[in-house]
Amino acid sequence: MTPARTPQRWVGHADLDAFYASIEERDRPAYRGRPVVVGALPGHRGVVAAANYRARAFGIHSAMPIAEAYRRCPEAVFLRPDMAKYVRVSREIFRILETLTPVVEPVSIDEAYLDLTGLEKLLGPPEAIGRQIRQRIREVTGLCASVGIGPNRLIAKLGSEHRKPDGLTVVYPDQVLDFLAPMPVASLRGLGRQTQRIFSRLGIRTVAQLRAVPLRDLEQQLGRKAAANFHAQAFGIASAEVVPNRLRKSISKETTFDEDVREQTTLHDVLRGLAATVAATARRENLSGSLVSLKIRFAGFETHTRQRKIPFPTQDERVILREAWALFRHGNLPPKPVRLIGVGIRDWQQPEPAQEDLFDQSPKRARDGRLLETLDRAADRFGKGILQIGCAAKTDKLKPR
DNA sequence: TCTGGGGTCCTTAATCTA
DNA sequence: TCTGTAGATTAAGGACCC
Repeated sequence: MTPARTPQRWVGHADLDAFYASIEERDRPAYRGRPVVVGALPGHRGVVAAANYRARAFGIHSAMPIAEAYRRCPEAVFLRPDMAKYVRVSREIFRILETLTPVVEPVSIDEAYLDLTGLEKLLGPPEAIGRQIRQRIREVTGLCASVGIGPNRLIAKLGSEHRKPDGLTVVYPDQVLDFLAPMPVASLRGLGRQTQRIFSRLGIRTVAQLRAVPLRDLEQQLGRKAAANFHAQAFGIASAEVVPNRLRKSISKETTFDEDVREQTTLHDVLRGLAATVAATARRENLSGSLVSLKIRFAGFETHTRQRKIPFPTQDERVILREAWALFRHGNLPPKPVRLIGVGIRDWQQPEPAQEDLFDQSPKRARDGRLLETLDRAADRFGKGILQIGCAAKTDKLKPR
């Protein structure tokens, strides 16, 4: 009997180059050839969201404080982001990607994974597929994308980063180890400043060096989970699964004040606005959260979060505001001026029933939050209309309001 | 230099429950 | 009924990503 052969998996990763800055350059010919920085405006608190390659030549990069970017290049064009426009362009790009494969997983506004498995028969070898992706995006939007193609997500992502901007890299399975070997360990996914510090203490700079370290030794330094993760990555082992339509896990909104705020009325007013935005997003996406969280940052970047489980999931700004304010007032926070305030919801469940007050809200029930049992009990007490809600909730068939 | 905003995932500790 | 314990849940914070 011939052993069953699984087809070669091909994952693509497409990444638009300096997305926000490139769109502004495209739309305003006067900016072409000039350093363009999108983010906060000089003189305000904030960082760089995107910088074109002309600006990067001055050492400006994303997440850099705007004051530092200005110091490095005062003659650059500084712009506030126009998110509505970027979203429109992003939609166009995703439509293009979906004409090539139905399995497209958005990572962010300007980045996506694509399952390209089995497309060779239709579109040719991986190199040809990559060329088509870039060509179509350029024809339709006038923007440059970098594309990486490999046997899994990790290699595809590192491939798109490999030749930027405007590059294409295809890595075949038998090339994976050589492709990774000379890369700095910082290229691996999820390896940030803290982990890098540990690696440099151990004298590990490249992926090849990491590969030579026994897993056991890594575990002692990083813990089991992280060690296994980076060890696997060093050998090019990663998931090849591309998941379209991932459900988001939280909705939040936060804001940083230009100057730290002490007045409770101001904080409450701002919180009301943030809660309203979160609630509006939740309603638009038919999501109701049963966990409300508050984020507070004080001077000196001292950040605290507080969260609270509520007995019924909500998408109502009044409930979100009430809970967030209670967390602020009774969350044992230091009485200092506030730099940033934010609010969010998560833990999706079926929406809050209109007859909230009909339900058992004893402290115990509130604490363990067994919604379904509560719904069933309410059904017993209040008849058929609510009975249907209870049953539907149980089988996940209740349409969110 | 002085650090946004919107997310995800992980770890740890405390608390609850069977 | 009390006690000890393991596992689940909740809460807070940190690291990381784009």
